[in-house]
Amino acid sequence: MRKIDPAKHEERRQQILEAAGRCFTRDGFRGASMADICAEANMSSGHVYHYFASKEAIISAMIEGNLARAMTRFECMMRNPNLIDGFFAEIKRARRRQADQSLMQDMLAEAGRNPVIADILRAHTLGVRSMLATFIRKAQEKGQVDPGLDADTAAAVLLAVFDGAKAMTTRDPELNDAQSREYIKTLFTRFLRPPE
Amino acid sequence: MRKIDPAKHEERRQQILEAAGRCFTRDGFRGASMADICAEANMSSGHVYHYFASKEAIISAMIEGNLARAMTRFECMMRNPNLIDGFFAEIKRARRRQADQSLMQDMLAEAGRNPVIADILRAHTLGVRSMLATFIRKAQEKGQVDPGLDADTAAAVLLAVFDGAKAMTTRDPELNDAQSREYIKTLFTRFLRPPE
Amino acid sequence: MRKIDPAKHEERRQQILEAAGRCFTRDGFRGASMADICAEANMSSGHVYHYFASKEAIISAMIEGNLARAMTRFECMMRNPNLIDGFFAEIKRARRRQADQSLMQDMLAEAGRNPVIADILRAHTLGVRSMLATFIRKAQEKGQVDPGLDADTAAAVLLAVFDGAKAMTTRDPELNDAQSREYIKTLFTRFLRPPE
Amino acid sequence: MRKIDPAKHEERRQQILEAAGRCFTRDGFRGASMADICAEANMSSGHVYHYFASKEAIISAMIEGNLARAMTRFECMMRNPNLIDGFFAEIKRARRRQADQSLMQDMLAEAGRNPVIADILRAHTLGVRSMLATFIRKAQEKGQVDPGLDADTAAAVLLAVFDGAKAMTTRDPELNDAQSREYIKTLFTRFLRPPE
DNA sequence: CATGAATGAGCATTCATTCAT
DNA sequence: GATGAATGAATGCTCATTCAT
Repeated sequence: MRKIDPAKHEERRQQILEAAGRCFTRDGFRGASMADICAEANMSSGHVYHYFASKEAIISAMIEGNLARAMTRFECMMRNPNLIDGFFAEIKRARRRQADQSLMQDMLAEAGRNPVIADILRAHTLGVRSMLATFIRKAQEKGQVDPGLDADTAAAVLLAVFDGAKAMTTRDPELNDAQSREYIKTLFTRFLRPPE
Repeated sequence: MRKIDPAKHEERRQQILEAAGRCFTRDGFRGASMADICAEANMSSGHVYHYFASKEAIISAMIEGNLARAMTRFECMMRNPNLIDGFFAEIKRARRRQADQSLMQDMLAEAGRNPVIADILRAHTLGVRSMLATFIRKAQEKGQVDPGLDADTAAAVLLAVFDGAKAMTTRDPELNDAQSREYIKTLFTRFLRPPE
Repeated sequence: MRKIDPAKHEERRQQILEAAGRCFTRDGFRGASMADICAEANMSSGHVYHYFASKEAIISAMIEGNLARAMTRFECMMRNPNLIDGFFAEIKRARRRQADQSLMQDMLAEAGRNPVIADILRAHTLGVRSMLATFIRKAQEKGQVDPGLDADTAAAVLLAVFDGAKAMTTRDPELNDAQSREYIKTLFTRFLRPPE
Repeated sequence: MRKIDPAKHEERRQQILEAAGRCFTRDGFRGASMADICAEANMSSGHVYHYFASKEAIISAMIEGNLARAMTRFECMMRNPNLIDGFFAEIKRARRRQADQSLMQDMLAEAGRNPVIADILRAHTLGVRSMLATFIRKAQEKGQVDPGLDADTAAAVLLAVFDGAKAMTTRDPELNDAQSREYIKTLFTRFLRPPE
C-alpha cells in the first residue's frame, strides 16, 4: 500500500485550480460547469472530488490563490520607491490582462452574497491595505505625502480607485486607455502630495 | 370585446421587474431562477412569459430600468451647484442601499461576458459621462475646476472612483464609513481644483 | 340579444381551418401550436375555442375537409374517359403541391395512432375506393380493363400506388420527376389492360 | 484505473435505442417524451444524455439502425432468385409488423420537415434502389424482365409501390390481406415481364 | 362575440455529486 | 489513485386550455 505523495497531490490540486481559473475567466463561476473544469484539467469528474470537496471549494481555493498572487505583485510594486509609479504600472498591467478583470468582477459579485468568499476577500483586502498604509506612513515621514492624511483610510481610498480603474474598460471598451491611466496618476498625485 | 389595457400591461411588467430585482439582488442573475421570480411575483411561470420573452429579456429590462433611475438621480445631483457635494451625497446614498451595490457588481460581471448587457451598460456610461463632462466644463469656465483637465477623461475618472467607492464596503464591511467618504471627497477636491 | 348567424359562424370556422392547414403543412400536427394557428387566423386564442372544442377537433375537421376536397378532385378525374390519364394528371398535380404531400404523410402517421383520425381516413378511403371500383367495372364492361381483376381489390391497389407515388419525392428529392411519373403510368396500364 | 468498456457502452446505447423504438412506435417522434424513453429504458434522464446528445440524436440513430436492418432484409430478399416472390414475402412480413409501419410513416412525415432525417432517408433510399436496379438489370439480361425499362426508374417505382402497400392496412384495417397482396404481386409481374 | 390574462403540467436538457470498480 | 457510469432535482421555456371581462 503506497503512501500518498504530498508533493504530487499538491501539484494535482494546482493543475485543477489553473484549469478552473481558465474556465471561470471564460464563463464565470456559475457559468463554468464541473464537467468543463474536468475536461480542461484532463481529469475524470470523479477524480476531481478526490482533491476538492465541492465546486465551491475549488472557487474558494482559486480565489485565495489569485489574491495571494495579487498580494505578491503588490509587494513588488511597493519596492518601487515611487508609490505612484508603482501603482501606475500595476493598473497598466491589470488592464492588459482582461482575464483578471473579469474574474475580479465575478469575485466581488460573489463576495456580496457568499460569506465564505466575502471573508477571503476581506482578509486579503486588510492585508494589502495595511501594506499600503505602511508605505504611505514612510512616505509621510520623508515628506513625500501629505502628513494630514490618515494612512489607513488613504490606503482604502487608493484601493477603491484601483477597483474602479479596472471597471473602466468594462464600462466603455473604446476608452482612451493611455489618457485615462494618465489621469488616474494625476488623481493619485494630487490626492497624496503635501500642501505647499 | 375587451381591448388590451396598456396601462395594466405595463403595471404587470413593472411588478415582474420589481420581483426580479429582489431575486437578482438576493441571488444574482444566474443564481435566481425563473421559478424564484415567478413565486416572488405571485405569478405562474407561463404567465411571466406573456410579458417577457426570456429570462435575459427580464435581466436586460431590469438593468435598463435601474440604470435609467441612476441617471435620473445623477441629474438631480447635478442640480447641486457644488459638484463635489452632490457626488458625496450620491455615494452616501448608494452605500446605504447595499442592494443596488450587489446588483451593480453583478451587472459589471455580466457585462464582461454578455454583449447585450455590455451594450446597455456602455450606453448608460456614455450618457452619464457626457452629463458629468458638461458639468465639469461649466465649472472650468467659472474657475472652479482646473482648466487643464480634459473634461471627458476627468468625467471617466470620476465615474471610476464612484464604482470603486461602492466596492469599498464589499471589500471590508467594517470600514469606517464616514471617514472613507470624507476622503473620497478630498480625493475629488484635490483632483479637480485649479492650481494656485 | 342577437341570434347567431350560422353563415357567419361557418365562415369563421373555415377561416380557422384554412389557417390551421397552413400551420400544419408548415410544422406538422404536433409542431404547430394553437398560438400559431390563432396568429395565422388573426384571432385571439380564447375565441378559437368558441368554434372548436380542442386542437384535436381542428385537426379532425381539417383532415375531413382536405379529404372531402380530395374526393371531389377524384370525381373530376373520373370524368376523364381514360382512367389512366386521369390518374396520371392527379399524381402530377399532387407532386406539384408539396404541401398536400406533407400533410397527407402526417395524416397517415397520425391515423396509425389516433383512432378518431383512423376512422376519418378509413371512411374516405372506402368512398374513394368504391368510386374507383365502379369506374373499373364500367371499363371492364367496355373491354378496356382485364375482366379477371376483382374491381374492389384492384381499386385498393391503385390507391396504394397513389400513396407510394406521393412519397417518392420525399424519399429522393432529386428524382427525375417526369420519367418516374411516366413509369407509374406504365405500371397502371400494364396492370389493368386485358390479356391479349 | 478502470478504462471504458466500449462493448458495454454500445450495449447501453442499443438498450436506449430499443426503448426509444418502442416509445416512438407507440406515440410517435414528437409524442414520446424523453421521460417516457428514460422510463422504458430504466434509466435516469441525466444518464441517457451520457449516451446521446439530444432527443434528435436518438431519433436519428434509431432511424439509421432501422433502415440498416431494412437494408439487410432487402439483401436477403434479393437472394431469392425470383424477385417478385422475394418482394411478396417482404411485404407480407412488413404488414404483420404493424409497429414498423407506424414508425416508417412517422419517418416519412418527419423527413418532409427535418433535413437531417431527410438526408438519412435519402441515403438509404439510394442504397436500396441501386441494389434493386442491379437485380433488375441481371433479370433483364436473363430475359425475365422487359429490357425496355430503365432499371433505376423501375426500381424507384417498385419502392413506391412498396411504400404504398404498407399504407394499405392503415387506410383500411379490414382489408382482405391475402388478396391485396396477391394483386400487388400481379401488379409487379405485369409491370416487369417482357412483352410477348 | 371577442379578448388576452392566467394557469400549471409538461418538455428537453444540465449539472453537481456519488459510487462501484 | 482514477475512471466514467449513474442519479435526480433543477432549469428555462412551451403550450393547450380556461375564464373574467
